[in-house]
Amino acid sequence: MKRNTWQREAVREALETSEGFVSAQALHSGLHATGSPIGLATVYRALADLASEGEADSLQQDGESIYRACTPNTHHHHLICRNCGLTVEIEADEVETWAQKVAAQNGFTQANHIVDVFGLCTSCSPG
Amino acid sequence: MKRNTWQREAVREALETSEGFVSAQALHSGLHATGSPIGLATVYRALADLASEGEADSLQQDGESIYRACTPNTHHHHLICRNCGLTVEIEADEVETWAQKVAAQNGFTQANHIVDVFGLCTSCSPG
DNA sequence: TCGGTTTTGACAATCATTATCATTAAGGGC
DNA sequence: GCCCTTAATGATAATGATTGTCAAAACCGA
Repeated sequence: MKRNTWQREAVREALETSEGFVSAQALHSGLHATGSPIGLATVYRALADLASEGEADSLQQDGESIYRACTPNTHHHHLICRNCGLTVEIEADEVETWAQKVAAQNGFTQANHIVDVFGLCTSCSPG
Repeated sequence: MKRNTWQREAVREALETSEGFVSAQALHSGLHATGSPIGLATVYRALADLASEGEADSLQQDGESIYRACTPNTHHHHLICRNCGLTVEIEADEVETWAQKVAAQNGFTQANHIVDVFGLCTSCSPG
């Protein structure tokens, strides 16, 4: 049975009050800064749980996983600058339905997808 | 000045002949399997160079960076079975135009994209 | 309150990636 | 072709995020 602990709540709350994406390490230091004695491994576990329960989105950047609180209908993708790493969140309803359609047409089930667009942002574009 | 080495060529070629995304580690083992004595660090460097020159796309999954050759005339996407690895190439004109549109709307230039759909193929689907 | 079970947390282990640095070799100039 | 300068290589150590371990602590139904 799943139990409720103050640690899990602390992580959930810290995630919800964070702006944008946060790494597990950052969340852990943040919690420590407020005096919470929560352990690092626990933060990792709590974030993984939240993500698998659909309460958080995760993506990986620069070799670390970053998380964000997720209200069930905020699935989106990213537009990433190849040069400076600037990341813009993009809506992709068109692509969502397309992905499901293509999967279904080929008899695939339980489809998810990777959709990321790379380019050069305004500042990094030549000319 | 930038020099051409057989190592760089080996990595480029290995990447181009790979289906879908490959990790640096996988590419390195693959090269070793064919008898190439190329070093791991060199594979990492070559991949990073290719990516920064726009000859390869990279994304991060499960804590590792994976790469794919990115040349305009072999552009296509994949529908990949998570269980058995079956790969189906898919047309994605809709997505091509969508990606260009989104990039342009955000001031990004030289856009390319990564679009791959993962799921369970007919044989591997439950029920 | 009690007891079985889950969760925690300190620390060790793992694994991809990057840094180090002596050695090798590319490529321009002769 | 032969030097020479210097970038590239590769063996290995270092780094840093994440996961595994396991005894101790906490949760919660009875």
